[in-house]
Amino acid sequence: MSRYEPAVTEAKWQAAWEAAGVFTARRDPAKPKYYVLEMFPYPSGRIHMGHVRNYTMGDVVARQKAAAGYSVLHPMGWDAFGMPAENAAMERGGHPKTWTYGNIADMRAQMKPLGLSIDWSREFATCDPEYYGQQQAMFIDMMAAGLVYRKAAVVNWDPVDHTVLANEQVIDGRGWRSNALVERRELTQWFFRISDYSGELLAALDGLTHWPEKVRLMQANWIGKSRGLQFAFETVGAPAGFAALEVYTTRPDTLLGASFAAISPDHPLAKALEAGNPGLAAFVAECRRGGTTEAALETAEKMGFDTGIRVKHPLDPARELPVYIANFILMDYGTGAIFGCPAHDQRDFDFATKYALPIPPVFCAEGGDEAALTEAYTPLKSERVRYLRGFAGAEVQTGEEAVAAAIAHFETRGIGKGVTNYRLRDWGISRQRYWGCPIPVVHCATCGVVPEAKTNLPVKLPDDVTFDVPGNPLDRHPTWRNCACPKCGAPARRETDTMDTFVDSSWYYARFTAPHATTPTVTEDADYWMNVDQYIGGIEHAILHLLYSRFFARAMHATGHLPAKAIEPFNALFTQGMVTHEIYMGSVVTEGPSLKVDADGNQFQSIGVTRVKFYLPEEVVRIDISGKPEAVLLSALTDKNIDPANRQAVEDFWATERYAPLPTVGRELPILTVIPSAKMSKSKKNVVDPMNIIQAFGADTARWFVMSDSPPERDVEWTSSGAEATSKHLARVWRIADEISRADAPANAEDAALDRATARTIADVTQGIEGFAFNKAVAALYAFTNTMSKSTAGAGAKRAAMLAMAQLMSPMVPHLAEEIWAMLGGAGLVAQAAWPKADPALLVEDSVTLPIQINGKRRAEITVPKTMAASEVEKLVLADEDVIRFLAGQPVKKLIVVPGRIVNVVV
RNA sequence: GCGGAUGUGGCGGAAUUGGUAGACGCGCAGCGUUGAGGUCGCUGUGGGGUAACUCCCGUGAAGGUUCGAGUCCUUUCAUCCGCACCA
Repeated sequence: MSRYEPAVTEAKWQAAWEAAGVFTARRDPAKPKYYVLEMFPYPSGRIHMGHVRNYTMGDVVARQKAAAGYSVLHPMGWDAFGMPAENAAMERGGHPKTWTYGNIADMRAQMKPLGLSIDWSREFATCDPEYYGQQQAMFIDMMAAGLVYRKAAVVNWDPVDHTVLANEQVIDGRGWRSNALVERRELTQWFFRISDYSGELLAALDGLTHWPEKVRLMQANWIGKSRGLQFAFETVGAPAGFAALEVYTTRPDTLLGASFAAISPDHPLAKALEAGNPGLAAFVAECRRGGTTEAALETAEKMGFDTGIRVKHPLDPARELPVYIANFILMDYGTGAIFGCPAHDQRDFDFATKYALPIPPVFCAEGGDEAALTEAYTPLKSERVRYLRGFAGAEVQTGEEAVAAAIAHFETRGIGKGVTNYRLRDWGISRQRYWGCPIPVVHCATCGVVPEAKTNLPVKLPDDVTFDVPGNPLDRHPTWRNCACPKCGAPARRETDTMDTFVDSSWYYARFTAPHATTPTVTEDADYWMNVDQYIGGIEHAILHLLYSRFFARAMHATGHLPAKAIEPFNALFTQGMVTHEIYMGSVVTEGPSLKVDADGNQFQSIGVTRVKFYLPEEVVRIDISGKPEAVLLSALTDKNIDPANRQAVEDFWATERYAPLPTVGRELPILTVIPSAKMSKSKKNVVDPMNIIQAFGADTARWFVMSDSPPERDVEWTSSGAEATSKHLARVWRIADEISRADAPANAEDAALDRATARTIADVTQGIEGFAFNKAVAALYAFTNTMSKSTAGAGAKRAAMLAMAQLMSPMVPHLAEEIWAMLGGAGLVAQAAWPKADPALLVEDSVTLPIQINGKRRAEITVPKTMAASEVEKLVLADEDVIRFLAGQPVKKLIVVPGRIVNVVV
């Protein structure tokens, strides 16, 4: 009997698909279209298991939809701009372009053997001038549409390297290379007016019914709509031009609990005061130290500086509040100034405690009384509370009612107004870096800031650059910066900022519909293919990438590059989990056993000192000792001529070495610690290279494994034993098919049962795939394999069942499916066969087994016809022997019959 | 700090969405096949108790709602993701 050989078979079928052009997407007005897209990868150079899982999921969907009669678009490209290419150039020389395109070639070569149903003719990289040139054209259109502007914004400034740092390059407030303390510095930068769309982006979330609820919630919180009061404090002792201090608050009902006002260190008033007050200037400088991230600002120690200025309370002008500069007030939100109500905000409470400010409560629990607070009292806004210092609305009311009443009070008196605010800020796209899309703008002495002429696009990145000096090579390029003003022709200078790489990934889905066009999109293609029917990617993109893409689609529509139906570009979204793996932690001896002296002068025997070292899975031999995971070092076995495949010998080695003394200095300990289930990362060395798996077991094994067990939205643990088991299972399916192809048993009484099981499996697998529960589809196929293996049905029925199984497996393991399909004489390619349909008549069960609970515990069961009336079931239950015995004569209080499900007898 | 999620046997996980907890797989144990090992096939496998049973306990922890809770509510612990210049 022959064997199933993935290496031969997989290459054969990939060639067959290519020859038949099976995956080329075609605009076919006769068919419904289906556009499935996985988030495109950054070309790091190596694919990892997360990629395999992500793309296999998309492939399962794409292949199943193609079989179900859709015209499918399933493209692939590269998110190719970004910092790692520049870092590589800095570290080992060379050019970011060479590095990037080399990586793309490597990764494409690793992806092809997976047998994905991708239309490779549509491939592009965002660093192709043909792509970013079209992006520049859209930027110019967006400028014309008023969606782009410039303003000052803060960046992380490295004062030693004189460069702008990314947030990830700031470690504990210091630059990653220079180790200098980072400063927040203002630069004039380019922005997209995404905040003009805040309300719409929020409201439209309701229509995204096929998006995960959690993603919609995260986006809604990110956009952060709030209703509040804006009013001005009258200042006392402020410099000229600051007679009033505008503040915004979402809790105007707590205004009588205000004990101070505070402004951001970046507030114009703070800047005005800096010049004449060295102490204040030093404090503001202190506030500007450290990174720009919200997490850094929020977790920093809360600090304030009394400006000496006072403001008059708007409801009681006799009362004056001190004005502080406080490091936790954000200039970007509201007006950059607040009033503090320490009784009902923990941050304000801490601040008031620190600076000995009063903490008057505004309200207390509904039935409570005024009492001193030991922490801020912050009930939900929907909760009813009793106002001790209210000024609008009833004494007892909810926070929401009180806020509305307070706003109305201010508006009636004309001293403030209700304002809807959003947390969402405009999208800063300027990057002071080389490896990105140049912003197509020219600075002219007479014309000012002018967009480049479209005929001069693309504004290409110059190739002759070096990365030996920190900073932006474009900025110091001798000739690239000099150009002619597109308006007046006079000598001018190019903008040297490049675009945030999020811009690149905000429209690639649209470009795939016409990837080689000389305009950003082509109307007919966008009309046919948009929207993306199923988008698949990681949850880490839940906010930024997806929100920017939603904005960009709207901007593209506003500038005529997408139809109105595409302003929400992703009809359905699926967020998949990570692939995790055990970590193997070992030790290297750095110091041998010796006599030592402790702090009290006593001698003691040290057993030696070791340093932790992590090992790759392929450096390790993994065993289970009475169910517990253990591992030994492969090199330690080979040193002693122990065969790693001989389990007993490995176990003996483990048992003897386990308590052995430390080896000599510089050697590694042969026994390793196994840490279960951690995110794959290079530093922990727990990365599994998909290429090794494909070489050892074939692509189908890798594909089947990442689809089985874990629900796709959850993390999956990669285990070598699981991969082996998968490989064995696929070989078993092939063996069963092989036997069936040579069987000749006549039709018999078992055929009907197998037909029913086949129908059941078709229904379960189809439902599993369509509902993104690939693990359940796989489980149904496992169960069906057992059924097939045990069935004594005739050869005809078995052959039909196996052909259906090949089709049902084909989205997950397309190569094996083709092989079985061909072996059993299926017509054409399984990749082009119509998806099987279950005969509904075979799915109907005519009887059902009902469990019987007595007081909620299962005590018996009865089997009844499915259509039996509840009253009939009740009679049968009460007559059941087991039920009678359990009831032991007690009266039945209640009898609950859930048709088709369960019966509960309550006594 | 803020926002979002997750937690079920030795392990990955299932549970028709409030209705028999542990499907399916790994691992482990026994039997068979094989010259041995592996492969392959069959059977068993949450914990505890019992001569036996239709017994008791059990879904991170603690409370609650319900005839009935892994599923809903409250509190709490742990882990993961995001926080606007990583992609």
